[in-house]
Amino acid sequence: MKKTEASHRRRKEARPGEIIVAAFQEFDEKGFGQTTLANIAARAGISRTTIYLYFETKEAIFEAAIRDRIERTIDEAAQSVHAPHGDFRTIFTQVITLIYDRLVLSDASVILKVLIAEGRTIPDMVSFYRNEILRKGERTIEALIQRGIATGELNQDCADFDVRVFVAPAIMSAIWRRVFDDIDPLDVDQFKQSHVRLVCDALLGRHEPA
Amino acid sequence: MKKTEASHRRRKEARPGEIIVAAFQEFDEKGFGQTTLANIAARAGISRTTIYLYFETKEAIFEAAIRDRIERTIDEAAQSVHAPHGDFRTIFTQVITLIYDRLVLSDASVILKVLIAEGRTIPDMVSFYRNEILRKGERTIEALIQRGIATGELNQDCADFDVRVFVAPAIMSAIWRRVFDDIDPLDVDQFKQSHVRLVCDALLGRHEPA
DNA sequence: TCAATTACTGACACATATGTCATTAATTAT
DNA sequence: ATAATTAATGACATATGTGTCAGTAATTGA
Repeated sequence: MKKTEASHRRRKEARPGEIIVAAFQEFDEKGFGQTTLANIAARAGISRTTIYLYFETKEAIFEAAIRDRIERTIDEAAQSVHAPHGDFRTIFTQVITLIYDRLVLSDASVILKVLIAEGRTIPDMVSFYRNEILRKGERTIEALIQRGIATGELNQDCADFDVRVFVAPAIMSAIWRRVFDDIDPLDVDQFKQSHVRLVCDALLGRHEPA
Repeated sequence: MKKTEASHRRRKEARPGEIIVAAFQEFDEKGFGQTTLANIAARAGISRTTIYLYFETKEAIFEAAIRDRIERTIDEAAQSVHAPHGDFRTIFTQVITLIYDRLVLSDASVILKVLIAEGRTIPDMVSFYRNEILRKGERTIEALIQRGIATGELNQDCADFDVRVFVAPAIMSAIWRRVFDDIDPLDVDQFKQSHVRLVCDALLGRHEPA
């Protein structure tokens, strides 16, 4: 009467994805160094050695997990970006909201966490993340500033800022949630409002021109 | 003619400090999980088993290293804080400069890095850091804002901000330097200027009142 | 100078993780 | 049905790290 054990099924196509998901969760909880293939296998519900059928090494899994997540984030972000219209504050709020949704509030921040932790040992991944994710975010903000200057909403000297200060609170809150949230939860929505207000007040002036 | 091997000397008092320094460097390079007692011992120029004479476990070393560094940072910071006088921008610049000197430009940011990486496994250290370091920074900024409101330099609604946004760029740059500096060095001084200007412009208004 | 003390070390036993390989068993084709 | 294939596994060999302990050697005191 007993059916075949589900755990012994052969599912060649599904395995890599399952392994990546399991690995991602393990990396989140334990970090790269502390994660073992046995942990990943147990979580994925397969034997440890099965992993070797799909990945060469632990590093390869890590790389695949990161690439997978990064690509997903980029795709999702690409879908969300509309042709921007509206004043600076409106568009900036949209962009920042996107960042909070895709980074701070999602588990994509695990990537950031792991890169911070193990960056020295995986410089290629660090470069990849810096170029594919962070750089794109910076470019978006830069373009937004330029647009604001062009329309006259922003003063010329707004271009003098290092654009990273405009995103820094989002980065910090992403990390905060991963590190301190258990002992001191962050109200993300309220923090985001402070963030937007800080930047807009600084760039537009406190008493907005008519 | 040959003197006694320096590596075999008995120096009970100096050892713990040497071990802590060596461990700190290893944690920086490899993270907590990847650091082995053998690595620490080699760097400290002693035998691995000697470590057991002074520390119970690797965690104990880490804790000692963190406490040591945190206490040093607090002491140094306490010395540097003078009775504040001057306008908001002046004092704020002083405080931010202190943070950059003690966190961003020093190797104290290694602590932050390790906490981000291994926080889940050492919640006590996370609480300690959050309460002893971060909280104190927040209090300082809060007091500064209140003072500004009292003197009339700042508008009442400046108190509505989550104070962490005022420090976020410093936190981000501390991490940046640990992760991305090899491929994309950060000009800390320039970034700090952007930071100060962002906050002051937002709080004081762009066109400063006389 | 020689014994007592103890910081320090190397060798050992144990534990855990990695990677390989022959075997088992689910699937597919004939 | 039954053979061929190949996904999946358990057992094995290797490597690395931890912690203990008896012995060594530097220091101290009589």
